[in-house]
Amino acid sequence: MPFTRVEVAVLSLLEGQLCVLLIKRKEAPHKGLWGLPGGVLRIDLDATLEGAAQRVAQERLGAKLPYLKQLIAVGSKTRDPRSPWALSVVYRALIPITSIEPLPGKRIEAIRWAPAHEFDVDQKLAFDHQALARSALAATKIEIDELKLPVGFLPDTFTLTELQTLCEQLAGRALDKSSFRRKLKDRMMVEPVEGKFVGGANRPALLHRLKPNLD
Amino acid sequence: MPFTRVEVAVLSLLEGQLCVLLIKRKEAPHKGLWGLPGGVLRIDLDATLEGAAQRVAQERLGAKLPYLKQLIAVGSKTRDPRSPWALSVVYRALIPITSIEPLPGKRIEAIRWAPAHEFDVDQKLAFDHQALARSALAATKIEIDELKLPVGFLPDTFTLTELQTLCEQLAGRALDKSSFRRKLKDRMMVEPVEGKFVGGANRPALLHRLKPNLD
DNA sequence: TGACATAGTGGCTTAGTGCAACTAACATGT
DNA sequence: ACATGTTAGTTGCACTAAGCCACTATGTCA
Repeated sequence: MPFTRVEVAVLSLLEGQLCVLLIKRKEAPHKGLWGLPGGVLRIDLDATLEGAAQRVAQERLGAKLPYLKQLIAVGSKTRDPRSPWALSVVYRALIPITSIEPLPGKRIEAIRWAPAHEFDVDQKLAFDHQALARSALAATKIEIDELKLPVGFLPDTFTLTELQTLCEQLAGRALDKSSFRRKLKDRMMVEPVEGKFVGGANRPALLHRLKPNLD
Repeated sequence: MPFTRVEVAVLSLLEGQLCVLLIKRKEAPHKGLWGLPGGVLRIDLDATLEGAAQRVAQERLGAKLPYLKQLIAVGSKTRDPRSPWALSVVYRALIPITSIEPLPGKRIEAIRWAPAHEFDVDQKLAFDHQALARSALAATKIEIDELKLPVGFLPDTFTLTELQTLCEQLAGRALDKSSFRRKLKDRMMVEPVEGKFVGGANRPALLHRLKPNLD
């Protein structure tokens, strides 16, 4: 049976920039290199694959990861020098802007938020984690293009401009305000929270929330 | 390490109907039940996950499966009674209309082509194979809606009507002729083979082929 | 030569999108 | 009080893409 792991690409927004969480490896192989957080599947501890991803995130980062989405499984003889056959199931997580900062845990020397644009150029990450991170970013872009709202990133209430700015970060391009709002309205994806406004020295914005269980 | 398998949902067209290949299990567990063909990942034999799917298909069906696409990995403690932890990586294959008929191989009592509509209603398949087959059909529908041509099904040359009929089978609904052809033309996905026609007692159709490496 | 069947095209309508201009509502400075 | 600046939110318009449907084209066969 193969050496089986789960890896997690954790995405968040820092200062308006979409970033991927990288960890600096404390042990061989690839000691000192940056990579995605991950860990071995423990058949004694984990009930499901997603549960394994949750446990690994808890151990490595001290953080619970809502809205996990499985991206792909990769496996081959040569992926990992520790084993003659290495299989990894890769998950993506979106964590809210206001979320607590993950901290380095087991076997991690440091963590770092790598801006998305770093992955446009080649960099040396551990194993095949460069490709995995890229596919996590690409998958997220596609979801935004399909107007799947980034539920994991959203606070309970938000303004439409905040939502649009968030989607623009994830999609990596500017979106049209009127089109964006038309789509939200037509598909009834959000609803205003009556009488709730926020604003500075200008017109206040009406707060909205997600409509329940509608995609 | 978990008990790791690959499963394959093989799709083909029989008499114009989209079908999924099912095998009748010769051994426990679920002996006598129908399920998807699959087998254990062999780290001594398989170089990659996709290679494992190929090997399993060869052993079970005596057929080579081009155009494999990974759908998902599923795993939990309770999926398979043979093991305290079972992980399966699921692939989908499209095999051409003119392809050779798969034959029952190792540990298979019989094979059967189950029409797609059978999966609309609940039926008793082995393990969670009902859900896996459904997700293979759904993924294929989505690809057609996005006008990803079903390369695995296509002969070298074909008429546009043949292509449309094929897509209609996969999508499960009728498509508009002029829209369909406009899209093919606009995106330059196919090209006519000059001077090649086929036809019966009516206007002959111009044969086309896929344009190379364009999606 | 005309009926018939299938291939292939074009015209109309409607829906969705991007672009840009417009109005609305707030704070602030004079 | 009122002009100004800034952001919120709306509206109109042109363009594109899609579905619907009718039309023309080209073969066989009686």
